[in-house]
Amino acid sequence: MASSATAPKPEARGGENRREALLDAAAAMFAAKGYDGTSIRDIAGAVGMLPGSLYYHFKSKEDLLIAVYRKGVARFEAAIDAALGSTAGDPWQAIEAACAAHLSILLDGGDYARIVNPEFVRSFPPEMLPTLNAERDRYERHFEKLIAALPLDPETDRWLFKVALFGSLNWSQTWYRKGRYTPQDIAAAFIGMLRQKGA
Amino acid sequence: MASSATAPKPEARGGENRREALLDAAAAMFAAKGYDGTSIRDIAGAVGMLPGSLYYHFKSKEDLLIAVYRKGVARFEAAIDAALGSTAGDPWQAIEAACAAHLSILLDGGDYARIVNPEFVRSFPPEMLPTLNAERDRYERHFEKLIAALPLDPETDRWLFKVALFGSLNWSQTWYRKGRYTPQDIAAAFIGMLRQKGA
DNA sequence: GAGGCTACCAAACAAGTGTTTGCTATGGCA
DNA sequence: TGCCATAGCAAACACTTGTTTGGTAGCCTC
Repeated sequence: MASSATAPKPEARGGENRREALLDAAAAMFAAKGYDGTSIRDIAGAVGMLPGSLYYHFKSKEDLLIAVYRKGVARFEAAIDAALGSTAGDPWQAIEAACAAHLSILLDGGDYARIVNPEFVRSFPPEMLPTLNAERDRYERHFEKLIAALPLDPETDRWLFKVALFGSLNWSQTWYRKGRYTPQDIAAAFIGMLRQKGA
Repeated sequence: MASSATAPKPEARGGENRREALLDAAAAMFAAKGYDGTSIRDIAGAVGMLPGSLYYHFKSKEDLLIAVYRKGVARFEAAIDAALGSTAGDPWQAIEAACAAHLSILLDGGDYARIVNPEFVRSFPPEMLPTLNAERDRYERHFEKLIAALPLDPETDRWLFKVALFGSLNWSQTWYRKGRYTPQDIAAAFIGMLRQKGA
């Protein structure tokens, strides 16, 4: 998916930068005013372009949204990959590091991160939900593996553990304001609450 | 639909019922397709009315949304009031009961409940957010009182405890499907995970 | 039985929407 | 030099949106 399927790219002037600029503008405006609340004219205007010109880079508004969404998911995956590369053996430390990485993108990761929130996704055209959700499910599997490694009580439902943790994490978008807590603080506090004695 | 254009309507009159019907239709369509995704024509049509006629009952689309939202919050408050009226002294039991009540509305409470979700609210016209959030803050205060009564470790941040719990609860809207777990199951599991030994 | 109120219809309005089309300035390459 | 893809402009198209306006059928009261 990384390189567009069309041509061997001679890469003339303006180049890939304009496309990226459109993506950034779209992410910012989607995050601020929602998908429906943002018009093609808004996005194109933000980069000094006319509405019709945007259709040279993206074949539809939905296409643009998918591109933004993919870039959002990719940020989460990059962050968690980096965090897990440097953790030692302790599974509680590993999941706390993953949570901190997740939160750092979610809370300080800019506009792309907001787009990935499933409740935000609900406002998108319904026919694109399967595409977007598949993307996100793949990401969540990282956490499932980390949770599988935790030494929990046998009667603890690990799937409910996952959704509880994810809920706490993702909900932070609702209340987080810069300054009081860092993503690390929050991750440590949440994992501390869920951590069972004797483990 | 139905008998449309110029036919005389013998008993279409419904007094307050018509307003309620509009509220129900709006709640259903807002929940299904979002605020922007739902048009006045959709809502009016769903109760066999013409778009202009809706303006007899509500002075604007935003006015209609606020009415739906108020009704949604009221459902949560009624449920939690009922649940707390019948709990004994134990603070862990009390908060579990409140969570179960919250979840029962959130998950089985129909269309009104979806509207109250803050991430859903983000798609609304920004100038109405203060009005709506004030309504919701009042509701959350019930939970703050319940958490204040819990015998937690002294170093546990009770505010973070609240947002962690709320996150877990409200996130369930994302994954819940009827059948596997009941709201009571989920509440018991979540509180069980957060409950600290020795209390 | 005249007036007024309720609840709605019928039709339009102005503005905004995503998208399409035809055209053009630019620069790399043979 | 001529060719051709790139990147974008300019203007329209077809449609949907929330909302307003003027009218009116049925009921209630005086």
